[in-house]
Amino acid sequence: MGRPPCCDKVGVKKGPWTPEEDIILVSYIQEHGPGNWRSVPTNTGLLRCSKSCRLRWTNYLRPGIKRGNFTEQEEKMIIHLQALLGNRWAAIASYLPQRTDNDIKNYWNTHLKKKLKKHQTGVDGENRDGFSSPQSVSKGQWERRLQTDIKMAKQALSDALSLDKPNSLTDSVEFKLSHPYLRPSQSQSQSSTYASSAENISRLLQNWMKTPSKPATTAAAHRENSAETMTQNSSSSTGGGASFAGGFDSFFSFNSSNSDNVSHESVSASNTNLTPENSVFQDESKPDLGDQVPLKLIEKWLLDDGSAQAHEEEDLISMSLEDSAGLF
DNA sequence: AAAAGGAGCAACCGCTCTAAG
DNA sequence: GCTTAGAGCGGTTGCTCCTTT
Repeated sequence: MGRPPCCDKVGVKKGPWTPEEDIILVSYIQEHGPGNWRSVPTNTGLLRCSKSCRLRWTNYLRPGIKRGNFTEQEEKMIIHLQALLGNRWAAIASYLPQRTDNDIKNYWNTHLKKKLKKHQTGVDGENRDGFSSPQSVSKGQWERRLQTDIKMAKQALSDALSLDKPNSLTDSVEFKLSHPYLRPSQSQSQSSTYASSAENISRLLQNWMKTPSKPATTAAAHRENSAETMTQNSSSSTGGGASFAGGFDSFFSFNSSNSDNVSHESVSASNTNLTPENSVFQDESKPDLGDQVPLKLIEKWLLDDGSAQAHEEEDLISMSLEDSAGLF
């Protein structure tokens, strides 16, 4: 009964992944698609735990991941969402399709927390860098706003869960369009995106082999390069044009025909073109949206903000918080 | 120039929930 | 219905690089 035992802990390698391991993993996934992680170490010969493989793929090797250089708008978005959702990084990450929860979490802990703290202890009133945060209001006010947001979230949840509602949350066109994961899939671009990542890792290894000294540091450096190159290639190879790096343009302009860029995780119902490459993405798991409580409200809120961002950059957070406070 | 401390980040740990057998 | 692996998630650790002294 039950499933066979998981990967035995004996002889499992830990620590940073080498480019070779990355290549092996990517090659395997390219052939078999993600999922069935338990079989990955066995079939690939990787001395890694299945969980480690999954994590490596999810956080770093998966195509379409953007690394480093968070834009100011991304920062705002994260702060915004963090204020509302708390440390639910996966939920936050679902609104930043090219960012992983781990990345966002790290960025929050290393940059944004400090930034907020700095602002908190800094000048009162509005911030010049468009970085509105709790410090812009008194602590009491901020807490009240937070409470309000929580109330909103709860209200949205009960609304969403209401069976009497004619159309469920996830059925709403608005939701599907606005949520990156639910946009229509673009199989071809996905395929090419994936291929590009494999190619880049391959290139990566070639470079690495040219300079075999200092394996550890080189590997780390290559990881960086890999990620960057992969990102570049994936954005270019998808032909999406609207790069995420350009702000939230692509994110918010979901009606654009260019919305194919990062939708490799889309929950497409289409089962056509189920080549291994395509299945890589169609099978790929994605954050569970079901438990993202205030989705509809947040979607609207964020989208409103998104358009607001397009017009004016500053004081977004406090604005929306003001607005939301006004609802109650 | 070297040591110390801090920052940044990749990876791991441990927990929970879900689904397979 | 029970057991256990898979998967997801948030918190934490530890390594590497950079900056400061």
